Amino acid sequence: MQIGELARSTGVKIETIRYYEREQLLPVPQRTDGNYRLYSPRHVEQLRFIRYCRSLDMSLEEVRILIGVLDTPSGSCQTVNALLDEKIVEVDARVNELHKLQDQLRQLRGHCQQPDEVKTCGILMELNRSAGIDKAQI
Amino acid sequence: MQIGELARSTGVKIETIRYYEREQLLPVPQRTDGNYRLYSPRHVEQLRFIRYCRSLDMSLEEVRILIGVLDTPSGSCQTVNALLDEKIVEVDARVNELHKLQDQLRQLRGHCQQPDEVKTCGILMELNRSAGIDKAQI
DNA sequence: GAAAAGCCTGAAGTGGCTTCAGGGTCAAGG
DNA sequence: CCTTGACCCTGAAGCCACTTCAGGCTTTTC
Ligand SMILES: [Zn+2]
Ligand SMILES: [Zn+2]
Ligand SMILES: [Zn+2]
Ligand SMILES: [Zn+2]
Repeated sequence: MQIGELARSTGVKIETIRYYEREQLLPVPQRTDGNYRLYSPRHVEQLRFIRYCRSLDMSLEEVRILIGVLDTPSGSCQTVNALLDEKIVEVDARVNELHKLQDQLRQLRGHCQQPDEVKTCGILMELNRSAGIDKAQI
Repeated sequence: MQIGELARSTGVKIETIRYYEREQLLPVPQRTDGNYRLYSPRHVEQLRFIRYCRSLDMSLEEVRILIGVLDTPSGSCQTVNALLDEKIVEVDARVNELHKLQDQLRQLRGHCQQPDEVKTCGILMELNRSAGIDKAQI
């Protein structure tokens, strides 16, 4: 299986696959006489694993760690648990931030119902006012 | 006021301030004889404006647009409204994604209560299983 | 007069890719 | 046999919003 087919069958761009190889996330594949990469089912599996971890918001460094753990099957899975716990805390925090942001954005948007002149626009006035308040708080 | 004081009074790193100047988000300041930058209250205001917009998740390009709008006070504020509406949609979408992610992470974490061997860890088994399912779905 | 604190510049590094420039390889069609 | 087109290769640069680094100048303080 060459790179194009791997790309099609996983939905990962060819350049990304080559990038993962450079980053040592995918094992170096065999080559044909014409220097084309040749992938095995094991590569397909590992690539899917990487993408699934990425979809869970893990960094490539974290994925690298998980792959390392998988390669020592008799070790403990404590690293994995810690990594997930940390990730959960991170995501929760980010969600809280974004909820606040949603409130702020909607409130700000409410300051201008229909477009008016820049100099009297409630949004712009509010943006400047809020920047000033932040100043007072610091 | 020189750069260190501006940095302290706004909580923005010196390097970031210089970066904003290079990116033309802050007007070029005066210089002392010793070539030190000298800032006016107007700079303070604009820097705060930038940071407040950034805290609302706007890109520097969007901030640049807003600053441009502010500089033409007789124009319409339609750009501002459109920008905010788009931002609200973006943030809502991101929040929905993260909520799904929270569910997935917690469910995954539930697959390993106390650390065991890598080869029997429910989390790792689940990670591999889910990556495989994604495969079947594509 | 020397150390410390503050400032300067230009370049490179970060993450996770994407894009680009400039090629080589291989199967099918004329 | 040759050309077209699909496919593949490499190394380098670009993206964003900064941060870090290397190496040096200015000003203040003891
Ligand atoms: Zn308005
Ligand atoms: Zn208000
Ligand atoms: Zn486990
Ligand atoms: Zn499950």
